[in-house]
Amino acid sequence: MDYSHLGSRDRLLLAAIHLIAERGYHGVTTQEIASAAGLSEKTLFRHFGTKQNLLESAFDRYHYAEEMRLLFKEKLVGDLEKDLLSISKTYHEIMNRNRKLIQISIKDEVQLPGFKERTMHHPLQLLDFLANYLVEMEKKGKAVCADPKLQAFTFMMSQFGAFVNDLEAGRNYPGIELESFMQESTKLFAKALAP
Amino acid sequence: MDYSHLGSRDRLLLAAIHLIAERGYHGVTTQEIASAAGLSEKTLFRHFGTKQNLLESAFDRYHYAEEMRLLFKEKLVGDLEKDLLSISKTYHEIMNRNRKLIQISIKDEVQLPGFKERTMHHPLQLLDFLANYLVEMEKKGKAVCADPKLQAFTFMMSQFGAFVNDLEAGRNYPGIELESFMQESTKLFAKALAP
DNA sequence: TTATAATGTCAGTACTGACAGACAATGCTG
DNA sequence: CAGCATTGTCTGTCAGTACTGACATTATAA
Repeated sequence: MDYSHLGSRDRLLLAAIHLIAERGYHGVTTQEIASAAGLSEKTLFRHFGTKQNLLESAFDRYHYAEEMRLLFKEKLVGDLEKDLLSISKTYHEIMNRNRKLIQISIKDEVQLPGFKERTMHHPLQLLDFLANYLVEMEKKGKAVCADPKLQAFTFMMSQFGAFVNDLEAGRNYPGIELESFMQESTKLFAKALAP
Repeated sequence: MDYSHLGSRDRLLLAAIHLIAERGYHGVTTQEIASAAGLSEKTLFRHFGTKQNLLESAFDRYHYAEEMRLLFKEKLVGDLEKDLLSISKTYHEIMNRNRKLIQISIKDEVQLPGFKERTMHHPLQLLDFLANYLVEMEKKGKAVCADPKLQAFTFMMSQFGAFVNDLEAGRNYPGIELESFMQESTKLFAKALAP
C-alpha cells in the first residue's frame, strides 16, 4: 500500500487498519505497522501513546448511517425491486468502504468497549428504515408484509451473509459475483414480498 | 466450562476451542488453555508438542457434509416450504455444533493451510445439493428457477448471515430469534420460488 | 537564517509467551 | 507389591514485543 501522500498520523492509521484486519490485533506488532507506514516505531508511539489507542483512533473513522438515511429519504422510487436493489447497492458500498474496520470488529479479539456497539448501531438503524419502508409499501398496496421487521431482517441477513462471504477475497464460492448476487437476491425478495 | 469427565487430551482440545474462538489464537496463552482444562501447561505440550498442533488437532473434529447428504437423500418431502425449513434447521444445527471452530476459521488470524478450505468444502457441497434440488423441483413444476445456483446461493447467504449474526450471542438485533427467522426466511423463499 | 516541530536512531527495560529438562508424585494394572 | 504411564512442579531458555529515554537529524516556517 502507498500512503506516501498522507500525513504521518493518517499513514499510521491506515497501515494499522490494513494489517490488523488481515492478521488480527495480536498478530501484528507496532514495529510492523510503523514500517508499513514508512515511519519509525518511535513515531507511532509519539502519536498514539499505546497500541490500543492507535486502534481506537482508527475506529473513529467508521461512519455509515447518514448515507442510509439519505437513501431512504431521497433515492427510493416506490418500485419494490428497484428500491431493494438501490438499498443493496448502497449497503455493499458502505460495507466495502469500511470493510477492514468491520473485519476487525468481527474478529474482535480486543475487548475495546463500544467497538461492536459502534459498528452495530448503524445496521440496526437500517433495519428500522427498511421495515418502515415495507409498511409504507404495503399501505400503497405494493407489498404484503405479515411481519415487516422479520422480513426486513431476512433481507438484511442475506446481504450481510454475502458481504461476510465476500470479505475473504470473495473466492469462497467460485463463479459467483457480488454484482449478480445483488441482482438475483433483490429480484427474489421483490417477488416474495409482492402482493 | 466443566470438562472433568473427559480425558486430558479432550479436555485440552475443548478448552482450546473454547478460548481461541473467544479471544483468537494469539489472544490466548498455552498456560490459560491448560488451566481452563484443569491441567498443567507441561501436559499440554506433552500431548501436542506445539500450540499450533493443538489447534490443528482441534480442527479434526470438524464434520458436516455427511449429514447434509443424508438430509437431501432421505428427509425431503417435495414441498418447497417444508423442505427449505428442514434444510435451514439442519444447517443451523450443524453450524451451531461447530460454532466455535467456525468462529476460529472466520477470525482466521492463523494461517494454518487448509483451515478455510476444510470449513468451506462443506458449504460448497450444500450449495450444489440445493441447486440440484431446485432443478428437480422445477421439473416437477413446483418451482421456477431461472438461475438455480444463484438462487440457492441467496438462500444460503441469508442463513449464513443469520448464523454469523447469531455467533456473537445473538444479541445484535434485539427481539429477533433464530427460530422465527428460520420460519420467516423459508416462507419468503418458498414464495419467491413458487411458480 | 534561525528557532521550532517532527522524525529517526539506538540502546535498553520490563514483561510475556512458547517450549524443554529434571525429578517427584500419583495413578493404574497385572 | 512392582512396574509403567500420566501428570505436576519447578526452573530455565530464548525470542519476541510494547514502550521509554537520550540524542542526532531533518524539515518547516517566521
